[in-house]
Amino acid sequence: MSDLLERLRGRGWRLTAQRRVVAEVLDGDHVHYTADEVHARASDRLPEISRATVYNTLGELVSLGEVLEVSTDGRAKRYDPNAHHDHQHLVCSRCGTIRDVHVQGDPLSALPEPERYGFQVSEVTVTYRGICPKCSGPS
Amino acid sequence: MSDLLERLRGRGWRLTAQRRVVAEVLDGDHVHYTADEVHARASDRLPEISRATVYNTLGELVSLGEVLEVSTDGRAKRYDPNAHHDHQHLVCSRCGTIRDVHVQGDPLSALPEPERYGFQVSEVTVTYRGICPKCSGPS
DNA sequence: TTCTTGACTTAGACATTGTCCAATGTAGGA
DNA sequence: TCCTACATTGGACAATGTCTAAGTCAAGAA
Repeated sequence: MSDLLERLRGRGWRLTAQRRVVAEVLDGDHVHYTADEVHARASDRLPEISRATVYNTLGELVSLGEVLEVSTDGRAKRYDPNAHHDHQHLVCSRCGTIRDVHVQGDPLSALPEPERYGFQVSEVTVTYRGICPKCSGPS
Repeated sequence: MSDLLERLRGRGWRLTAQRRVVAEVLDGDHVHYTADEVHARASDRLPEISRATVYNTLGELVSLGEVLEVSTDGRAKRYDPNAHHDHQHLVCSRCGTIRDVHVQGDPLSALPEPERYGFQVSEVTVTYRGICPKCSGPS
């Protein structure tokens, strides 16, 4: 992840403790945290970090293309540090956990020209939903 | 749409003015409104209708499978009355408009077994993003 | 028709998630 | 070391959604 920090510095980012901590949190477990979860974890290492800074930093990482924003349920957005690999998501409809998955073929090609209605289609996201093994176990 | 109302009554729904109005709004233009837009339009016909009722009614319609909930941007959810036809969505990244589209093949089959990680996958949503003709015109 | 009752609606408080701003702090170059 | 433009802070505010207690009413019963 220090790669990431280097890349960002190369792009004129000022390297602050807060930004470093946010980057480290994202780099830790390969999970998809909400902004507030990132804030909570960042606070463990840097107690005074403010919510605004976490939101700002996440927003910057997204617009720099280093992190993906995933909104699967209309609740809080989640942040996916795996932005450099093409992948889709598998979401547990019960507990909300997200896994990265890889699909066969290019989903974009499944949309025929006449179904594009003049849009310049540039992106496609595929989200699979189901019950994860943990949640389907004997409750 | 009176079909819908009949169906709902068959399922034990009490038929109130508020619910009728919400159903009519959804049945009108084939657009995907947010809850507050539904509320605004419902208020035109029934000024005293409350936000809570609109939210309740939309929630019920969703759990009855009569309407789909679409959350494309992490902002307000939108409601899609076209629940009985299999379709996916095409979203304008600039103005947020949503169109229903039909894809070739079954997107579910693009996810190989080993990529399912023990989930019981039951649903897949595909969202295409791009710029709509209106937004790509000379601004 | 009128009565009864449990389901429905209402208003508004509250919760969650996110944005904005003015004051303050500080990274990194000169 | 000093400057200063950029970053951070805390708190107010906004948007969306949920909950509750009290009042209302649809639809079946008599």
